[in-house]
Amino acid sequence: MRMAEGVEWAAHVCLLLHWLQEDDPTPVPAARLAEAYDLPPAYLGKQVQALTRAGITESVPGVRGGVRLARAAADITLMDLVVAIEGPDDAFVCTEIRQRGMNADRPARDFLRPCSIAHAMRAAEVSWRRSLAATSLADLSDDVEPRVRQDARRHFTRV
Amino acid sequence: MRMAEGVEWAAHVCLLLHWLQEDDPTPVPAARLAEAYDLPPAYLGKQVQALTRAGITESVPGVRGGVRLARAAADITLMDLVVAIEGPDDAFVCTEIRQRGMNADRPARDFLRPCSIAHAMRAAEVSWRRSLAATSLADLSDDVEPRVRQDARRHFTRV
DNA sequence: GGTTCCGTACTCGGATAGTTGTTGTCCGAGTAATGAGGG
DNA sequence: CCCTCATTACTCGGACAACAACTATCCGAGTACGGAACC
Repeated sequence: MRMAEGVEWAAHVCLLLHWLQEDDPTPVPAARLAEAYDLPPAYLGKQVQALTRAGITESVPGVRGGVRLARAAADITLMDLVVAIEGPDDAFVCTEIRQRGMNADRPARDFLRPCSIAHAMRAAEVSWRRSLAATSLADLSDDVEPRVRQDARRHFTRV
Repeated sequence: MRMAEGVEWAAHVCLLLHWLQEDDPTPVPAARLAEAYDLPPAYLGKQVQALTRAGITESVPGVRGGVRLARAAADITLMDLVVAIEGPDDAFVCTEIRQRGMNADRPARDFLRPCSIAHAMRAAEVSWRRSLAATSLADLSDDVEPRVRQDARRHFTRV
């Protein structure tokens, strides 16, 4: 059970977009973002497409086009990013094996209540999701050294 | 990011072993466990091997051999099962892309503090792990209808 | 009758293919800037 | 000098391979039981 690497990329890229937009709302090409963190340009573009489909970013076509955050950094949570890249499905999926094999002939009446294992797994995932939903891009940005943010802006305005 | 199906199998199988051992400590062959829930016998055997390596179950070779829980059900948590099957690694792995690309020439001094994204992801996973570690097999067993438990025992003593 | 030994059947264990999902790449559709030409 | 328009370069977007991990299976090593032979 390993999370897709695109989640990490999306998070860093969205943070970077947030920094760049604090004083310049012009969109940034995905290829430029990839170059900033030495990532495969085409593949990062695919991830950015997923972010756009999820409404986290909005893409501007054309010669001076690119991508930018669709809403304020305080309104974008890590949960949003994970759902955009990984999809909304839970990690643990209950296949109801308790109703198979020796219990195949048992009436469905005995399985009205959800599987206790699935219930516990779901509770744990809800805890995980709550933690992610409580962390916004703005929160993350506050924990990054100001020098790094400033130099990132400088890097993009310079070129 | 989908969890391996073996986790579900391991949980159900361990619960079943717990029920069977409440009045009979003789080991149960893995093939019998697979038949109980209509699972692929060979593949379930592989998962049981992982449980044994993790010290959750102990296997008895020989003609009347099989597998049984290595310790009390109250001392086996869902976290133990997940670690045994999926491995101990976190789902999110930080590859430190913040130090690459435009920040490649930055002194390591600026990256002493952990990446804020990785930090938030880790906090969420810790929350998930705590929830799993707080749930033991005994807790799960209490939420299963007594009829199901009793019939499971009956199914195995009858054959 | 008790004991020893051997054969056997059954168990786990690791090594071996098949399939799905993630990673990585490429080329085409669409759009806005840009320059030239005309009014 | 200003407006119109065609060209052009650049962007995103979805379709196309390569790789890894999970899923599934098989056969071999090891062990305890069971019976037969022997004392």
